[in-house]
Amino acid sequence: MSAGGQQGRKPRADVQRNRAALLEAAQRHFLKYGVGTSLEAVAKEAGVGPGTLYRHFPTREALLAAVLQTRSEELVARQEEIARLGDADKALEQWLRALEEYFSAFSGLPEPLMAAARAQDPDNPLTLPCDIVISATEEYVRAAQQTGYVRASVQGHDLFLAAISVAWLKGAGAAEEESLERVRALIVAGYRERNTEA
Amino acid sequence: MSAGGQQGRKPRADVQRNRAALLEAAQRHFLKYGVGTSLEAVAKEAGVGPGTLYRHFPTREALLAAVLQTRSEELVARQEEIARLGDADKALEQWLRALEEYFSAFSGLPEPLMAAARAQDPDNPLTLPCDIVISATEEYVRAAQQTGYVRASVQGHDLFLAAISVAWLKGAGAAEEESLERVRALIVAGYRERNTEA
DNA sequence: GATAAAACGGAGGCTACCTCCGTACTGGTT
DNA sequence: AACCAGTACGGAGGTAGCCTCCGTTTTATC
Repeated sequence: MSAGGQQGRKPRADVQRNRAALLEAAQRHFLKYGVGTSLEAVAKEAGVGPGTLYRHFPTREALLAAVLQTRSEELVARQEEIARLGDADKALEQWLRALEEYFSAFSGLPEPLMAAARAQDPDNPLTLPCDIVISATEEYVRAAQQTGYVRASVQGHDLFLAAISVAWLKGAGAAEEESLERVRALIVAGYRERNTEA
Repeated sequence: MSAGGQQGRKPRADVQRNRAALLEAAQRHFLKYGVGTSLEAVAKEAGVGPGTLYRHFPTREALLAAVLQTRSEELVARQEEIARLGDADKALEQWLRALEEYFSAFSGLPEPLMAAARAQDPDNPLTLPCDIVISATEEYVRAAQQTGYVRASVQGHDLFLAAISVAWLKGAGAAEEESLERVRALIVAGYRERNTEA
């Protein structure tokens, strides 16, 4: 009993199998068809009935949050990498990139994330990851402001919004990469302090 | 026969009646429930069957484009108002505001607009309005660049993307007005030439 | 009025959502 | 090894929305 869990029963084998199969199928479908994909199709591909899917993940958001877990871990790994940069300006820029990639993991992801960020509903499993990345962004902004790279009027939350917007643009299949790059540059130019030629 | 039309038959009275009723009902529903509202509900409210709705407007986009017509006219009116400003910098800023309002007419409107802007499908009735506003934006940007207010690397299309993004944020119910205002300021600061203290 | 063209509308086939409950499986116990 | 209680399964089924097809009704014209 190395795992010092708090529930008495050991989790059943079929539960774990089904959960894993569901997560894998869901990831495939989210990648291929976006977050709006048919959950029935996911269940079928995982080889389970719809009832099983909904028992494991009562809402689409719950499934999404579970699938997103892996990506969240990647994001944390990136943070450590970014920390090694030292430069607060570069760090913020890198972080915004990382955020944008995270938000672009699946087409249509920004919508439910925004909904969660706004509603602050503790039952929504996407609320927590949202709050975490917003807080992290605030940290990066504060650090960059202290070194004078970022204007004082800029808030972390604003850059969170900016990043998720760009992710939305990307996912909306809207623009070519060149356009997106120019929009990103626009944002960077927007939050930077004017006398950054130092 | 003041109307010098080219078709022999006079348009039927019921056609005009139904079309008007559909447009009115659709506008109400789009305003209340966003662009994803149930078209069957719209038809029912207009007092017609689903078949009639789909004959008049074969796709959701067609209905949307027709309802949007009124707003487009408002936008044109704004353009004349803006032209009277004279100042290219102010004009661009005002234009971007007007654009954003236009894109925010209904919740969920940015998605189909983006889809149309990207696909350039001539069958999509939203493609034309999109192209028009993009062209107009390019004009404003060019004028502001000539007076030295806007950086040369900025393109009209980028600011179109920026405006539609902010509209998306707004429609996603995401942020309070204060946050949005800061994001707008970020964008303005982003496209402005640095030495704008002149 | 009569007539032919045009438009109507709702039934119906489809897909997806989500729930409920009889059945089957699993892990612990004897 | 067999049992048993608890747990999980899965699919049938009710709901909703999409869109189409075609028999019926309305309309403009003659």
